[in-house]
Amino acid sequence: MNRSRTDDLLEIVNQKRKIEVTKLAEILKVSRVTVRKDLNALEEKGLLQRQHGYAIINNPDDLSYRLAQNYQVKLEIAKKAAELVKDQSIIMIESGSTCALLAQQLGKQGKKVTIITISYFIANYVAAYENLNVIVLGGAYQPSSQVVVGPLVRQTLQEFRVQQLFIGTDGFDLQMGFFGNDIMRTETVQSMAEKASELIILTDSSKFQKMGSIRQFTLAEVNQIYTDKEVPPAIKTGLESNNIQLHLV
Amino acid sequence: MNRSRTDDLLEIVNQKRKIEVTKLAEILKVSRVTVRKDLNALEEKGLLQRQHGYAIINNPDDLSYRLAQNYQVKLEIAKKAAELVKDQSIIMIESGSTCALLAQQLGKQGKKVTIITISYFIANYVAAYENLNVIVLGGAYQPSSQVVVGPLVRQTLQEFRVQQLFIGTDGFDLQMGFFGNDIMRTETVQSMAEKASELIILTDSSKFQKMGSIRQFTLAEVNQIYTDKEVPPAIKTGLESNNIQLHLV
DNA sequence: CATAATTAATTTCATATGAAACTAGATTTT
DNA sequence: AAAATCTAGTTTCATATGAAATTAATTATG
Repeated sequence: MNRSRTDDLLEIVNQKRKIEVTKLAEILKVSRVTVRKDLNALEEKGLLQRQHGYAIINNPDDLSYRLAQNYQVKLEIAKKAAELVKDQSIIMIESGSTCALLAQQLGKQGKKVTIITISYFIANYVAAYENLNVIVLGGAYQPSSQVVVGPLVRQTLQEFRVQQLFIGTDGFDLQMGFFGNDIMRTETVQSMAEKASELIILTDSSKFQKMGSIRQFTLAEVNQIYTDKEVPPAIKTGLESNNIQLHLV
Repeated sequence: MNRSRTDDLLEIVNQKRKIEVTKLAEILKVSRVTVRKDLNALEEKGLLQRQHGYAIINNPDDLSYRLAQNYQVKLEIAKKAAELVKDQSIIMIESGSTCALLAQQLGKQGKKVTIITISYFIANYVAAYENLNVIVLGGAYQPSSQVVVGPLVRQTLQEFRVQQLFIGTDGFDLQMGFFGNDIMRTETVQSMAEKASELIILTDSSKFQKMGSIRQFTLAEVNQIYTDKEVPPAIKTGLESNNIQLHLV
């Protein structure tokens, strides 16, 4: 977790949206060649894009963009949550960026897992891992989020019943619980939850400070939460008093 | 139609797999700046990739690669076939590269069409067109072809019934009919055909000279074919004597 | 028909790029 | 502890790149 130069790099690029390689080299006090190498590695991971002379962030309504925000924290959360998934199991994963990293971790760890998801981003993200088997549910395609939603998803879900469902969230309120920002997607995740015994939320702690527009789940519906240590203490106790198992990385 | 420099460019790159921009400029007898502009346009269309100093073809087991083969012919076929699709209709499209171009044409023409498909490639390919509504069926995800296949697809299909199904093909034999090269995909397309009144094949004529390994459809099952003028006359009469409507571009 | 306005390609130029050789520090081997 | 290997970063260099200005060719317009 010790902050690497690459982390700084990503943060600067995210903040500036577009910045010259030369300027980055000045700020970080390394040669341009080194910056270029770092940038190429980050581009490889899909965390930013290159242009002749520049580094630019991904399109903000792209999933890769969200992936680049708090990347290290999300990665740690995903690693921790991956421990929960047994070899040879079948799990459901929703569409969040941390969920994508969870899937990737499972792939890297070589566990044989079947992932049922609504996200084509995730399906592609882990395409390289032979040990993962991905089933994508059917439905209306939302290109911006690369997710399928709507009544057809519910119908496709009929056939399934799993132990664990991993989801992300967009906002939180101690009284009302967790929130989403897209009606279709929120509704779809709720349908998924009906088919899973255990609901596990993966989210960086920033979401606990945000509101959302559509209620996703009440606290009573959530079983476990994986997040980072920055959760406000009041929220922490609130969650725990609702019998939610809290894992902090 | 009249052969443009861009067509030559694409053909050379496809043939050489990887070639220097400088060399391309020499061959085509234009400046390097011009070649670069052309290459950038082709990259934009997904027909090739750029590297510092080079143009390289797409990964051959990628759908974008197939798209780049006989691109102009496929485009003409797609344009012609698009005339068949009525505004406000619901159609099924399989996963071939010409099918992707058909979807794109419908998008460009501004027709309000709902496309039911098994191809995530197509779903993304036409993401920009607001007039198109894409429903992707659910199933096991094949990352190489970016398609869903298997029993779940069949189950998802239960809900649908459409007039037209557009498909591509991998091979042909006058006695046996059309062939595919992937069992899962071929089987899945057959399931789709059960839900459509009319089966329309879009393919460049080269496929008529190829064999395939799994029978896809008999001639009796096919209603219309859109292809180019290079179909061998014997095959042409053979098709027509089977009551198949043949459209040549 | 002439002139203006687009469009297509070229030349020029300052800067970015990847490759390779090099250097200093850290880590492993003996 | 000395030598060998590995790693991260730098310097150097020949070439590629995008931007802008220029020229040539085509199409529109009065």
